[in-house]
Amino acid sequence: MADGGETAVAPARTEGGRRARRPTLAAVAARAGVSLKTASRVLNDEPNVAAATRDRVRTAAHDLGFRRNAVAADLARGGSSRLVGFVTGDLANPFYSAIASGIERELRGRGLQLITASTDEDAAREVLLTEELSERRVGALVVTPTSDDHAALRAELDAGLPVVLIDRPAAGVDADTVVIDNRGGMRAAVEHLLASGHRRVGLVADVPRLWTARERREAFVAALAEAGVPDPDRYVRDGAHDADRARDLVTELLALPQPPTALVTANNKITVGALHALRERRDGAPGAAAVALVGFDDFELADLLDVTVVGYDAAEMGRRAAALAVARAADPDRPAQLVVVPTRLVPRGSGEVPPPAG
Amino acid sequence: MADGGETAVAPARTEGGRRARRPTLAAVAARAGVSLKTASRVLNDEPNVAAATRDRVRTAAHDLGFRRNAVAADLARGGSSRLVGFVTGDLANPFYSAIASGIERELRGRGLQLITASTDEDAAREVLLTEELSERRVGALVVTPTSDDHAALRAELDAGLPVVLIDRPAAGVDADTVVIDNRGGMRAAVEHLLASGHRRVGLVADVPRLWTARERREAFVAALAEAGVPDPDRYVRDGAHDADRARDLVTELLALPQPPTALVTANNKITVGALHALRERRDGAPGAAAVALVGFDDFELADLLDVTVVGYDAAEMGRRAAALAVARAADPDRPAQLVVVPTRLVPRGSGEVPPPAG
DNA sequence: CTGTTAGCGCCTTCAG
DNA sequence: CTGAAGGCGCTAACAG
Repeated sequence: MADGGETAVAPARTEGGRRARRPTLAAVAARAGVSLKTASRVLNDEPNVAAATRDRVRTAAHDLGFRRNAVAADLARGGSSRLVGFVTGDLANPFYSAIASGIERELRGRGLQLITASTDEDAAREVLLTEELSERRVGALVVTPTSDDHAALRAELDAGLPVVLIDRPAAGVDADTVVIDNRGGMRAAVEHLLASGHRRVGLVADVPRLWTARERREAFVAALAEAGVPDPDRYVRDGAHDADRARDLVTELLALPQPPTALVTANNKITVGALHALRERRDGAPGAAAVALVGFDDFELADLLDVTVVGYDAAEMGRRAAALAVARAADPDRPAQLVVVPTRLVPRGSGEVPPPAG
Repeated sequence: MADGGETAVAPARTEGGRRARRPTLAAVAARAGVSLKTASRVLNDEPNVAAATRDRVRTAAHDLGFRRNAVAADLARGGSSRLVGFVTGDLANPFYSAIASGIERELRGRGLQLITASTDEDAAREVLLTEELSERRVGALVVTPTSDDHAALRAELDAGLPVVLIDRPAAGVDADTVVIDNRGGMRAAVEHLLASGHRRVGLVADVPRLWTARERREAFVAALAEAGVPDPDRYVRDGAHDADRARDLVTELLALPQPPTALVTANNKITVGALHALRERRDGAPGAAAVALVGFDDFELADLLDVTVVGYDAAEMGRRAAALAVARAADPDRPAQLVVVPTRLVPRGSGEVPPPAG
């Protein structure tokens, strides 16, 4: 495990319980009585080796418990390691882990491995992790950019590292990008509520620092404005970066003298917070009128909770991103592509609640 | 990204848009007019370098856009890469991604990075991925073993690679292990239902190939038997490896002439399946008696759905596993440890439903 | 079919 | 405080 910076952990005991040194290719070659290169050829399934020699090398490798050192091989080959890095907000968020799962699936069979790192949506960590992965010579980098300063990403791109942006584009960075149809999805959500007769529609959104939050917010306001709703951002609330904050904002909105009759929640965490708020409200005031709700992002059990959502395929985003990364590695000169993953409205009940009469 | 086995993707174009070659330490040293070693010292923050020299090297590195090659550094240092591998069932399952998140958090600050690989609970893939990570010279391996054949793991342990088993021990493998208190948790679930007066209690469990499934099943039967319930495995159903199968099994159980009045679902996926089955049943026969339910594994929104569960801290499991891995790397001779993460019963309503009179 | 000669990029002795 | 030589384990040319 080597030493950890200041922690200084010994890589292997020098005396006593010394970690067994792994046999090298040279050892295998010696045991088989062949040259290094021949052993290498056999172990890499290259042609032009006599069957008998092949067997001898294989046996020697097996007897020694040989395991090739991919680090050394990558270095010798001069290119990058067969790793693809994924720098993301928080692996514990199902949205991100679904993407990771999609990337990993696409990488398989290409002999590539995924290496993930969580930023906790911290811009400084994002830069740090980007650099660390770059130092590890990953073959490509998939990033959900958090910060607004994309100098680090641009540096990597300039150095020839394929970088794919996912979920959010980066201003001034001309890279392959995979996003979902935020505006279309939000428009569908709003129109769905308007069609049910709602006019006082609220939005609870994430911090405006995030591009997706801004997109969704703008689309929300535009859709209401186009429908002729006056003062369309009257019920818009920003800054819900976690479920608790979202819950509070929803509670605030509903406590207004003239509260909204319908809500759109701009991502999965916010939807969860809103559901808690609605639950508390129902418990506290059983007579209160039901509030319509459409959530952005589908989530497990949304069907059991009858929550209408704007859904899309997160794993598909990952797959597309990985495919873009591989394509760019093969051809660094191709123009940057933008992939827009479609959304679809999934009515399940909560979005079909009509506004109270009057 | 290098070529992908049979896919043969060129690592970098030779002509035309050739990928810019990254500057090496030698280039930095040359530009700064110092030797390689001095440059190395500066970039590794080693002492004994004149301040002026230090600055000159730093400037040169910056100007060149130098980024150290961690692959080469690891090789030269001779030890392992600063990577920790995590071989797991399915990253898209929140249980596994919570563990991954915990591992990653513990690794941070030690200068270690997480590299994850999903087996899809496929034994062959598990061996393959274990070997691949070993070839990459990870400093340690955290594994949720799927297969019953642990020869591959034992080989790694013998080679001196710290291996930590998580969620399930491996028969005949003397390695550090982190598990949850399966038996205690299951006992608590059963006793909770018995205390509410249930006697006909069912269990829907995963495939018996999995150790956790067997543990939970045995504890379930034992708890019922101890309470004097005759024929305690009468309502036990195995093989629910996904939510759909679980739903079918629950539906079957409830269609019995004398159905169980309470159910225990042995993991999060099964609980979801059961909730769907119960939902369908309620929709189909509104008069049907409610069935009590306790689920093993907590899950998001369980509170909104009023589901009583046996919970525990999955991220903590990851943290503990990572800590064990680091400790063993530091001292290969310490005895293998078993960490048992406690469970706790979280009553939320579904487990407190009394049996129908009679 | 097989072996030899050079490195990949960096770090680790050990001398200045 | 600084540098020169050697090697980590493997692969890429070239010869034979």
